[in-house]
Amino acid sequence: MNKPTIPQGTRDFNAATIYKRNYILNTIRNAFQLYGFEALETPAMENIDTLMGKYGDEGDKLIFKILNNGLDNPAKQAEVTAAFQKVLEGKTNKQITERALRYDLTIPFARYVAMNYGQLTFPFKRYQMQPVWRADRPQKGRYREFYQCDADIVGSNAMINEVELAHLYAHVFNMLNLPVTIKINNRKILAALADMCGGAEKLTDITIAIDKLDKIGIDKVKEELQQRNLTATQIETISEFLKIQGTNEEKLNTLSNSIGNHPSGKEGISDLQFILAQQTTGNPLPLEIDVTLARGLNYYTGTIFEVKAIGYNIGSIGGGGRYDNLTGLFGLPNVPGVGISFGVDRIYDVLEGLDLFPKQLIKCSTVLFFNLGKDESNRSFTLLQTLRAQNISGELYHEPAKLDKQFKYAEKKGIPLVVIIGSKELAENTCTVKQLATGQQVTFTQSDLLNYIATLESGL
RNA sequence: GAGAGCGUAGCUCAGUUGGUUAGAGCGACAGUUUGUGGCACUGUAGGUCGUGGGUUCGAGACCCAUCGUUCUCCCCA
Repeated sequence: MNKPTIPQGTRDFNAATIYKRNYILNTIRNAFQLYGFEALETPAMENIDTLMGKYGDEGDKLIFKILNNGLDNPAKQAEVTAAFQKVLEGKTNKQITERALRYDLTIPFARYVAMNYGQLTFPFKRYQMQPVWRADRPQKGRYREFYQCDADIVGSNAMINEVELAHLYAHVFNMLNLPVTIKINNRKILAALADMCGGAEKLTDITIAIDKLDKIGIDKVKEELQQRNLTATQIETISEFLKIQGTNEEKLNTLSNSIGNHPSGKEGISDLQFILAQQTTGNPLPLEIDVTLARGLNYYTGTIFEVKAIGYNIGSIGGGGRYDNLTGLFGLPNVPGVGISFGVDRIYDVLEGLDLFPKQLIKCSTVLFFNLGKDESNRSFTLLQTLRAQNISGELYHEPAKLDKQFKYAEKKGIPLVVIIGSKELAENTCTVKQLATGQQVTFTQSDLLNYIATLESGL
């Protein structure tokens, strides 16, 4: 028999990993609740129509489709064969697949809002922390199953929402002691640029090219723009636009000069100004205007966010933005929203890489009772249960064995305290407690055990 | 979707221009030590060399295919 394996890009998580992941998840969840978001969970799978066409052509290819059941039904053989022929031509087909795994949390959320519009109080603020699946080729910081943690506010155009989300980002990364840059931009600015360079249909070409600025440099970007059929004048306009540098304020000034007269550009600039102005005193957010920030997801229309860790290269660890009409895709027009997402798995990699996880996250048994015989272990078990009743975790060694072996077990599992009840202690109604870290050992009556451990535990 | 690297013991790896019986460290288990762990010493177990084919007198090593994995590009969290 072959060794068992797990699907490409998925992982098992052992105890130590889970404690660290929970540290991140708890931090994020607490922040979500602190900022007034309510919880939501949606199914792992959605109807395929809900997902297809929402993430662009690339996205459609990366959606995991679920094969329908009953394809082997002989009565349907002809239809199924015909349907499969269409799949071979590159079209998904409901005869073959009518469900798919969740690709992100935003679209299922929009679907939920559209379905439950009447029951919700607006602005509706929800958070959601669940795994998503993408059929990408795995590599560093990229998995096929990973957690996203989203907070969205729908039913409000107010820019105060962007401010809230920027602070929420800063709050979480501050709690995690993780230095980050929160990059912000506005699609309206990019739209204005596109409009001044040949029209909205150029937007995609322009954003794809300028997004690479810090990777390939201005000359290569110009080349790419040329290949994408932009004229010399247009390329010149773009390269002027890309020259902006300096502080956020300086960037805003430069932007005003280049696209400030364009109505959409003007709006975008004032949106950015609003967010940057709402800083709490003394503790500025790590916000940085980045006009090359575009983000691939099709539905963003206003503010866009992207979070990069400082000092560890792994792509973005968070992203989000404003969308004017997400629920319109599901028949509910005029519900604007804005949201952000945390990439837990990448945040984990960064914290691990920078050694930023707090020590002492690992929770296991506080006490190990040695097993030194039948009567002895019966007494130990009774005492163990009284500790557990007071919320002190512990376990009894599973069988009588040499002390040596039981000590080693405690040590390997990181159990800080052992309680020894052998024939002598049993007869005298005493117990011996040893702290493994210091080797300190005390013997006293069994009725004092609970108190003794309770006072010790706070210092462990 | 395009490209590159790597698959040898549970883990990390060594293995010479192709040459006899494939090694080390760590870990596991046992013992030195049947009421006191970490240290030390001794011993034991554990390998279809990812899989399938090919070249060769001879393949862990060379060739082809395949699977797995890691990384890069694309795109993303």
